[in-house]
Amino acid sequence: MLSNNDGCIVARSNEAKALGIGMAEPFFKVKEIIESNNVQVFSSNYTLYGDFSQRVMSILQELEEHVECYSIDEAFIEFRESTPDDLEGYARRIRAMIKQYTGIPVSIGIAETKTLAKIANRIAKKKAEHNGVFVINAETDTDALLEKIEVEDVWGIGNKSALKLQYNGITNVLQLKNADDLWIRKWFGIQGIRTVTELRGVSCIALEEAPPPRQSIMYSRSFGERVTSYQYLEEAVSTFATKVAEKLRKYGLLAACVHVNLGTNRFNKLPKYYAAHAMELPQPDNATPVLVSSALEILRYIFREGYEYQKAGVLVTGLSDAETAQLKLFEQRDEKTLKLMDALDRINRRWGRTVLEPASNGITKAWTMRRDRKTPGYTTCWHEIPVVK
DNA sequence: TCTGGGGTCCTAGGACCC
DNA sequence: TCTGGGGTCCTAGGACCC
Repeated sequence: MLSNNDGCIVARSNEAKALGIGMAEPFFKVKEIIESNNVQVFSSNYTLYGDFSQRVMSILQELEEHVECYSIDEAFIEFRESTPDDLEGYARRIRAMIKQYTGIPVSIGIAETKTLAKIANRIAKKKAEHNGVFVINAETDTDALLEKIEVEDVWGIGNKSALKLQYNGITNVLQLKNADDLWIRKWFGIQGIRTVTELRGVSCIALEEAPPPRQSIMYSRSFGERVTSYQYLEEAVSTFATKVAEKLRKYGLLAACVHVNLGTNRFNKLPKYYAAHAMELPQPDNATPVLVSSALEILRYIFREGYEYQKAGVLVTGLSDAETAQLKLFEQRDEKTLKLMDALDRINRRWGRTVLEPASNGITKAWTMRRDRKTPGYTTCWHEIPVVK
């Protein structure tokens, strides 16, 4: 499966992995392998994945009380007083249920801490003999298990940390678990200490059942083709600001600050330019016209003639709850605009996301991203529902 | 020709205050 | 040769996650 704009490989079947197609590899670099082996390639379709994600998550939430929806395809469940006697059997029943209701195969790892559960899950997924479920408990020879896993496979240890660890002779997870606390603190910060402590079976990364309040909302895209004209850039930034405003209203939030960034391609040899600038709004807001006009004002300020632009983005920060927002003394949110935005959202929900949009978004959409091999929105779009003939 | 997007948290360093 | 201490706040950059 490909990233946005059909740029990079972001998910692979086991068969594709076996052909040597790497994670995050640019598509054009492995095109030959793909074509000569008849590998099926799909553009990403996050609306569809989001729909299936919700189906799976709601099954978990119906079964269990303490569920953290961690990402689009992962959840943590904490068994507190409800711990079933036969954990493994219970996990297998959950797995079968999800498969039956959604057709999605999942793997389940169980352990004392999140970090160890991620390791258990990895084993469940990788070793066919476990059939999708693996439990690390008091009877498990955990040390022998950890010794066989490399540090870079631990949740919280990325590229850089793995290199640093390996350089210091720590290559497997058992060594990491037994590493010196002070040394870890010094070189890997408190995140490092948390990871190591969790490996020792002491939980210190809490379950987050209610998602923490958001700090920022961003919409940014690479363009399907290079953009040189100010007009196209303006249309793109206006469209991104529109999306951000929609998201703010969807989550019932106001933004205090708008940021815009734009840049050229980092990889080619053409002249490079990157700029980002932020502006505080007169008062926290989520109305499309306010967001769009501020974003365009920033764009005018940072735009430079003569570059081939490759991407742009709009970011809002200083988010607050729209219901309880602090407005400046004597200031009120404009009733007319509130009603207008409400009508706009209802019409777009009913008739399609871009039925009504600001004129500044333009109609050419020359810059929109490539998605040449999109999976149909089987369950999310009326025109793309599977047809039985 | 072609190299993703959206987040979070932590840290270091600078500016500023008394 | 000399060069306070303690604190806050902000920002940029790094690292990580999926």
